[in-house]
Formats: sequence, structure tokens, C-alpha cells
Amino acid sequence: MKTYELVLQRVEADLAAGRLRLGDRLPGERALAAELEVSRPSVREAVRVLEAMGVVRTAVGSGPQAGAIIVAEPSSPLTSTLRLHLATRHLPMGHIVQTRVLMESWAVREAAERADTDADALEAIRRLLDAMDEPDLPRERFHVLDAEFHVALATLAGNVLVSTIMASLREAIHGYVMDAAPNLPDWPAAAEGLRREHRAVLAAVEAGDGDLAAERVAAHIEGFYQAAGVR
Amino acid sequence: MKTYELVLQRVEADLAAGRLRLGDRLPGERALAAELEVSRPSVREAVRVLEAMGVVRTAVGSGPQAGAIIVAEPSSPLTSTLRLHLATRHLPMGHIVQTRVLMESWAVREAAERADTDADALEAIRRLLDAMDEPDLPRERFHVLDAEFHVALATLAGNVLVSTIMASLREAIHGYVMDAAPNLPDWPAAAEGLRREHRAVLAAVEAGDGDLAAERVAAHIEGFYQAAGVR
DNA sequence: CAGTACCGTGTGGTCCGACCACACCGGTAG
DNA sequence: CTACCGGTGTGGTCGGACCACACGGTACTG
Repeated sequence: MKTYELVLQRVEADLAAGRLRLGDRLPGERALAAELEVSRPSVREAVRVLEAMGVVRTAVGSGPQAGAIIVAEPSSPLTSTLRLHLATRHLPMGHIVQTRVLMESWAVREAAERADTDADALEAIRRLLDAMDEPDLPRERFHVLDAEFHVALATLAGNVLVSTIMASLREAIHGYVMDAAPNLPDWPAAAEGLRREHRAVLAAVEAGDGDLAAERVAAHIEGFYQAAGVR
Repeated sequence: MKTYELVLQRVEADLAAGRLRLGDRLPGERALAAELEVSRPSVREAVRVLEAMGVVRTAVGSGPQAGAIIVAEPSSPLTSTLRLHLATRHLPMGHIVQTRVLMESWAVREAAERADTDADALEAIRRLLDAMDEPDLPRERFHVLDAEFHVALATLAGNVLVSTIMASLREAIHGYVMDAAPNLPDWPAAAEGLRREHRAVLAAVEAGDGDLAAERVAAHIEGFYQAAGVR
């Protein structure tokens, strides 16, 4: 058992037992080291891992906002882990696209069929689409808004795990999407098509037609990757 | 920019550029520190993060197996991240179950409908189910085999991301399942029911009936969590 | 008395140097 | 030729030190 794992165990146990809650501060690195009878570097390595997992956020200085604060940010670690593994080329892009289709189809079907879908959230999504109608929108900005649209869509289903995974997938592949964008021969026309498809998906959700929404979102995603030749 | 992030960037760039490949060794901690003009502790923190992400595996000693080796193990980091966030109680168990149903339903449907489903994999799954028929099987062992069965099912679909997420979900909640198992009033009868349902799911996959397989696996998962009262 | 500038204090961030346990590998003794 | 055994390089751990920073109370100023 490595020393820093001891620290991790301790923190996880404290979390599970409710001794540490969201917003609480971890004991200082020196205090934790003394308490567990390990060195400060070992504690630091553990804190780094927790930070990489999105469990704590660290800040220097003094006062309530300084130190290692317990947060719940599962998205960023998933994103960086996916990005790293994409970089190793042992995670085929096709599998990521397939997973996106799977999760987003389910999410829009779920959102369309539940009666209590958040009206404010729908309104926010409409505003996103309006922003994408802006002429002369830089490509980068378009793709960022596109990503926000898809994540917002997935969030409608009300499952934090699904929307977190969706957000991570989208962020992790953002760079690859941007690299592939020049492959589209006629960008203005392609963007127009994407806008139309977005509206169509949203319309199906609002109409409560889950099957149609799922079908449209799947075709939308697969169509884009095929056209852009992302691989 | 924190110093250890510099090291992370360097490694990710090397991976993306193909200068580091699976099985390669990272330069030694001292060498890396000298090369990037940072201290060894900073390098160590970065290596820890990479290890936590499942990108490298470290070992002491000398020779080809020592040092930090590039691996592709996306499952373990997902597992521990999920476990940690589960412990923070900001990741409802219900959402995890829902996600499992979503992904496993898709996986068995996919497996049932593709012609080239691996016969060896199916045979391995049958052996798993045979092992679960063993009388006097300890509960812990039963649940481990159960988990292996579900992960193997998900792997049939041939999507590494889906099977990885499935494996992580299953592992992350294993402890909670074990804690909840005593809630089942009549364990032998419950185990018998689970065995029957497993066989039925596999039969539907082998028969090529995707809809039936998806329906059965969804009912199986939801039924268990409802009966055991996991929350 | 009110406002402001200032410095003490505790935090994480970074670094250095040292020693340990371990696994391999090559030289050496049998 | 074989078996032993130390050399060597690896990550693992430690203690201590200094830095930059942010807060918070205090002392000074008006």
C-alpha cells in the first residue's frame, strides 16, 4: 500500500461517513500529514489525485476560500481522462460517437416523454439556437454553442451521470471536431443544415414525440461525423 | 499554471504526437525533472495524476518492467472517480442504475442483432452462468460473478467505451450492492430468480431477438435494485 | 470616531537533498 | 557451466526550507 493511498482512503472514508461534506475544508496539508503520520509530499500527492478527480479544489492564501475545499465536479476529470486516452489512440473515435448517439437518443426520448420537462431549460436551449443563427459567427464559436446545445439537451433528461458523461465526451472531442471542420467543403451550407436539424430535434422534444426526437438526434450526430470525416 | 500541469501537458503532447506509445517508458523522474527544469516532486505529482487516470503504471526496481510505463486502463480511474463522487452523495444511486439500464439494454440489443457476435465470448458467458449455479456459493462470490456476467454482456456490443463505463459503474457500486444484499428476505430464492433471468437474457441474445433481450435485461436490473432497496 | 494602510499569520506551491526498498544484471567464485 | 552476490538505477518516502498569496486584525491617519 502506497502512502498516498492511505490518505485517499482516509478522505473517502470521511466522505462516506459524512464527516466531510460539500463545501467543507480538508485539514491543512501539514495537519493531515501529522495526523496520519506521513510526510507532507505524500499528502500532497493524494490531494493532487483528489483534485484530478474533481473531488476537491485547492487555493492558496488564507480565509474561508483557501485550502482544499470539497467540491463535486465529476465532469472535468472525465474529460481529461477521455482526452488522454484518445491521445493514446486506444479509444476509437467511432466508439465515442456511438456512445454519444446512444446516450443522447435516450436523453431526448426521456425528455420528450416526461411531462415535467423544465420550461426554463427549454427556453435556454432556444436562446442557444438563436445565438447560433447569428451571421458571421466564427466557426470555433459555432462549435462551442453546438456543444452547449447537445449537453443542455442531455441534461433535460434529469440524470446527472448521463449529462456529465455527455459533457465530457463533447469536451474531449472538441479539438478533434475543430481539426476536422475544414473537411466540410461548403461550411455555410453545412452550418445551415446543422441549424435546421437542431430546430427539428427541439421541436420533436417539445411536441412530446420521443421516438422522432431520438431518431432525429441520432441522424444529426452520425451525419455530421460522416460528413466531416472525423476518425 | 501550476508546475505539475506543465509536465502533464508535455506527456499529453508526446502521446498525441506519437512520441510516446503504449508500452513505452516515461523518462525517469529525475531525468524528466531536469529536462523540463522543474523539481522532482512536481514531476511526481504529475505522474501520480497520470497513474490515477490510468495512463501510466509505475513500478520500482530496474529493468524493462520498472519505471512509469504507458498503459491504457481507462476503467480504474472511472471506477474510483465514480466511487468518490458516490461517497459525496451528490451522485444519486438511481441515476447510476438508470444509466446501467440504458447502456446494457443498448449493448444486448446490439449484440443480439449483429451477425458476428463472438462465439467464444458467448461460451465464456455460459461458463460464468454455470459457475453461478454452484450450490453453497458465498454471496460475495455470487455478486462478483454477477458483475462479470453483466460486463461481459456489455462487451459483446464491441464498444470499448461502453464496456469500460459499464465495468466502472458495476465496480463502483459493488460495495453498495453487498451492503444491500441482506435486505433480500429469502436469498436462496432470490438467487434462483437472478439465475433464471440471466439465462433468459442470454437466450434472447443468442436467438438474435434484440428487443426481447433489451427488455429482459432492463427488467432484471430494475427488479434487483427495487427488491434489494438500494438507494 | 471613521476610514485606510499595513503587517502578522496561515495557506498551498515549489524546491532541495537525502535515504530506503526493490529488481535487474553482470561479474565472480565454485 | 552454474550459482551466488554485489553494483546500479528505479520509484517511494521523508524532512526541511523558502516563496507568493490572501485574509484579518491592528495601528495609524484624517
